[in-house]
Amino acid sequence: MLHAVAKVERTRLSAADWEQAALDLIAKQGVGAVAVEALARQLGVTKGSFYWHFPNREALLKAALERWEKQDTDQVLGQVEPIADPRARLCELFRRTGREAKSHAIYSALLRALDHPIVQPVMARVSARRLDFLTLAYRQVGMSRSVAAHRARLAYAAYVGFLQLALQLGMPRLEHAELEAYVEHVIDTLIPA
Amino acid sequence: MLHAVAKVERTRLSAADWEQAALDLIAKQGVGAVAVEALARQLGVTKGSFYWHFPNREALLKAALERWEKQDTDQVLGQVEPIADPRARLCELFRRTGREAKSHAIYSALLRALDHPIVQPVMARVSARRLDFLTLAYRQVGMSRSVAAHRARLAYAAYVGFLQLALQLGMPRLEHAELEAYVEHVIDTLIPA
DNA sequence: CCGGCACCATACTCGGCCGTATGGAAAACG
DNA sequence: CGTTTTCCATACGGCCGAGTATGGTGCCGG
Repeated sequence: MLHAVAKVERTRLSAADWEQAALDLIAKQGVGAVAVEALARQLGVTKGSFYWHFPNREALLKAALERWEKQDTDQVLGQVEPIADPRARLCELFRRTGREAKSHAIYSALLRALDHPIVQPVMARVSARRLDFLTLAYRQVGMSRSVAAHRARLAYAAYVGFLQLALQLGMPRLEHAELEAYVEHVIDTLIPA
Repeated sequence: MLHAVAKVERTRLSAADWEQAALDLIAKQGVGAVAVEALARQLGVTKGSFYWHFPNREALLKAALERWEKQDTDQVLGQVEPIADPRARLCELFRRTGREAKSHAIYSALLRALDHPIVQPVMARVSARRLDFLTLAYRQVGMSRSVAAHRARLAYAAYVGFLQLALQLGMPRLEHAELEAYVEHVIDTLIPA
């Protein structure tokens, strides 16, 4: 009963199907778990299929991460970017990440694979974009250039650490009420009144 | 020129030597890189030596982590615990971690292996202790129980995220001056005036 | 209806790393 | 000084996962 996850829809596969399956696996079991034969079983096919679409395992990883980077860039940040007031924009960003923490599983998994030569540059770009986003918002609420940069770093580090502790460790079982209270505390602390 | 790191001191080895070598390797290349044959090469011996001291690879990991947990518990926190004033204690803790960030390489590596069944309980204990330490200090500066708990969580998450970004990613090349300015900003933000 | 292309199965090889078996050298010991 | 214990080398068996080779099946244009 371990296999046959989605053996319905027995149509032919495309490269995109493999990439998406790889991303799903990354979210659940990390980058190291992306094995060709395991993916093939999950998709109801064999390795023979894989090596028609991709030359090797690294090519799949590269393609999957490219796909993720695209659909992630305008995912989280794009949702809150239209908010004009920078303070409200930050608040909304924090609340969303707290509420939909589980959807950051891929980001968290990639964070734990920063030593991988393929993952590293992708995460460097994504992190830089998010840091820039935060820095801009903090500047718009009146902070100086250096203070805004530091506060953005702090907020981003808190986000990264929160993901690690909440998703990997159980983070002393925080229920919804407790979590929301925590998020509000973060907002009070990291967003100037 | 990749091997023969410390082939001097050609005396017999003890289990402790293997544990220490494992910790060094964890710090540099992560938990996944702890392979017995690789360690043997680094120590200038062969596998035959290893399997005399340990029954298998997991036993080494377990012993190494026990050793680390012991020498870590009274390492960072023990140094600043005697400081009576809670505010000064927190400041000193933050400054030390910022200054000696590189010595947290093992902690950072273990953080990236939280899925490993042997690593997980160790990190759960260590994290709980550190969180308790922070929570107590925040309570002593006058915070309520819940606020102190939340602030401790935030500070600890910021610490965890900082390690990931600074050690794994290059964290946009922060030099000493920039880093100290960042630490001071963190102190101003996370420690109540 | 047929040749060709897209997609997939099957059956291998190969290298890496774990663990085992066994013999040898070096120290410790009586 | 011989024996026992401790530590290590060498050699081997086996698993697992990547990658290759090759043949098979459905679909599609002509």
